[in-house]
Amino acid sequence: MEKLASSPQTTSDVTGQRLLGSGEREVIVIFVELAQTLGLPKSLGEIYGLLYAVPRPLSFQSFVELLGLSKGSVSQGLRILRTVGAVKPVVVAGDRREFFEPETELRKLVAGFIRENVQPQLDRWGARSKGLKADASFASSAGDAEGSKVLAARLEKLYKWQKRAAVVLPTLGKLLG
Amino acid sequence: MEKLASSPQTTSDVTGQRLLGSGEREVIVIFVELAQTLGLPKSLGEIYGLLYAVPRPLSFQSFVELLGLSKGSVSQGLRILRTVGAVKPVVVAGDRREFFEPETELRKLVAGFIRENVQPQLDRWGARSKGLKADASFASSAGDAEGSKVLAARLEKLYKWQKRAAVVLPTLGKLLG
DNA sequence: TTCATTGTTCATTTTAGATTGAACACGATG
DNA sequence: CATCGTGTTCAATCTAAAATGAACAATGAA
Repeated sequence: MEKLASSPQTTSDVTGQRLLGSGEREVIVIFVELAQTLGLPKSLGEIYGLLYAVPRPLSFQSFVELLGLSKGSVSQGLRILRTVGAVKPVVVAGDRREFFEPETELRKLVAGFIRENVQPQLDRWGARSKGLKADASFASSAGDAEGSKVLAARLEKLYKWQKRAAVVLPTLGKLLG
Repeated sequence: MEKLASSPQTTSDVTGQRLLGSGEREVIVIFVELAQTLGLPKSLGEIYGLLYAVPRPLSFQSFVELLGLSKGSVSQGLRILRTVGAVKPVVVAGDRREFFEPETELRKLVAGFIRENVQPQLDRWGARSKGLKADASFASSAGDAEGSKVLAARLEKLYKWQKRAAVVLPTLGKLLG
């Protein structure tokens, strides 16, 4: 983006990396690391990080130029960030392009992440562990009374973990925000 | 393992997969999925899952044979599980091999995961965001009073997120267990 | 209509990191 | 001693998922 390119500490570069000042890059690194520990693609962290580091709306094209990512990556990355609610579309008068701002309320960010990434997993977990409780004891413990008891207790525990997680995790955002 | 192989629902197989009954496989699937959403290697989920599904201590060799994993994977997998505290070594009288049992207290499992995987990340995050606060406003917002204010507020928020997370996450285990 | 701009889709390529397997260390056993 | 059983290490390989880039709408302007 021209506006950024005019800032003192930046110079032009084929990769686009040098268009960013060291402060912006540092913020981006934080979110890239965060994304990776959450099991999300690095590019998501770069996109959100850039948006977080720049205190005004950015266009789709900005991400491509400043981060040196392909249009495809930016398109997919923004789609995910939108569905998670980490990024909000903004309209800029007299410009047909889409602009974006970051959601900066931790509560909402966590809630979106849980809804999209954790809840589906919890649901499958619930279905599976429920089925297992019904199944009770299986092959490897057949004819072993003590083993069967231990196994039944473990399956019960597994089911309880899932139920507890389904209650606690969705409220995590409130604790953190 | 011979003991398992003697159970009704199991038959021999080159891959070792058919040595497990459907119940065991189902439990393993749960932990494999869990491992993957936590960003851990699938093999960790297989190893812990097998241990959880079988109500008695298992030897190193059992994992290789029943899961069809290489010795290398099992060795590394068990090492990680031990440092996290998800797996406990057990001595079996008259057998020089190592045996293992699963830790089944969710509180301890979560605590171990946080200590090994989350805390280091939080520490780096803390160092970085602290440095940024000091740096205050950087290039892209130079000469933009409003932008500088917004940016400063965001950096402050970033720092607070980290501090809050460092307090809340380590207690997560207590809420879940 | 034609051309330019913005953004999406998806088959291919690339890459990070998980897995393997062969070499090795260490004890126990004969 | 030699040999077997048990487990670790680490360079090489493999693979799942991320990133690319070219083709394709869709919208608007000339």
